[in-house]
Amino acid sequence: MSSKLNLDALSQFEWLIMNHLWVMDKASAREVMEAMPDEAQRAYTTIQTYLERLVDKGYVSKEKIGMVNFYTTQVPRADAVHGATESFIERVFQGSGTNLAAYLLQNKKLNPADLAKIRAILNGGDGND
Amino acid sequence: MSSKLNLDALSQFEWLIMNHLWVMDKASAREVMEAMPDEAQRAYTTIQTYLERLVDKGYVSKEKIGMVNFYTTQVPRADAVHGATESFIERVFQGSGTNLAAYLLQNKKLNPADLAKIRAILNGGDGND
DNA sequence: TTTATATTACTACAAACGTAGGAGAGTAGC
DNA sequence: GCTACTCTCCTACGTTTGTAGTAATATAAA
Repeated sequence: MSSKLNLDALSQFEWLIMNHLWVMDKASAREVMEAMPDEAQRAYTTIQTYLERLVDKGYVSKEKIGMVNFYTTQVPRADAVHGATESFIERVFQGSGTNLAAYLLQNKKLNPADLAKIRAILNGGDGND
Repeated sequence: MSSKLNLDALSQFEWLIMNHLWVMDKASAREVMEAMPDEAQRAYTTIQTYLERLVDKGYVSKEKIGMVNFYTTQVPRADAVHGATESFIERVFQGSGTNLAAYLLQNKKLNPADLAKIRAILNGGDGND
């Protein structure tokens, strides 16, 4: 796997931004801003600030085209998800992923389709549908 | 001065403290300090500060016995786990608990016992073994 | 060309978080 | 009674997070 920089964890709002960048791949501050859901609407410059901070943290690169900066993720979503999940499990579920899985199965309402998906993973081994 | 601030989420280190309080139920700062694992060793007053902040946040109550304060959780662990998990799923797994469950099943190495537990939950409905 | 608009770069600031020192008050020995 | 220790209470301080304003600049419209 690719080398790991000293990546600090993403904060709450940084996740919101990154979630959009991962799907948009190369977006301007304005584009990110407009993609944010209502509850996450912030001032234009707030979005800019976050984008810059993400660049500083190494999560994102920026490229200036004309007078506009475009931002692109530098860290695969899977890596960030992995890191965040590990740390979450450590803190909240005593380091046991099985505990978390059990908790989810018992506490989240799963519809038949979800259950089928889960069963497929359990039986098939990789769960790609 | 038992004024109630709004219950914000627990921070990283606050979780460490709470995890001990939930099992110790009524502990002094010194006791909490000594229960902390090596990586989480901090100055005695740091532990005190966290305990006081948790009191301010309403997560913990304190009772003075003699000259020593004893702290007790005021929020059930299940509630904190629930809140933290919901927020985590929202941020990292697009609000889908099923996504997280699927991720866990695919990415964590589950031993036969774990798998059996999961299957029991899936089949039995409540999963208490 | 003047004006309105969009964008960057820089600066700011409060709250939360992580971390801890110091003053002062009990208490246990000597 | 003095000393050593311990605990509480109060204060502090750097960093990160959340949030955004402003000055300067480029550009598009009129």
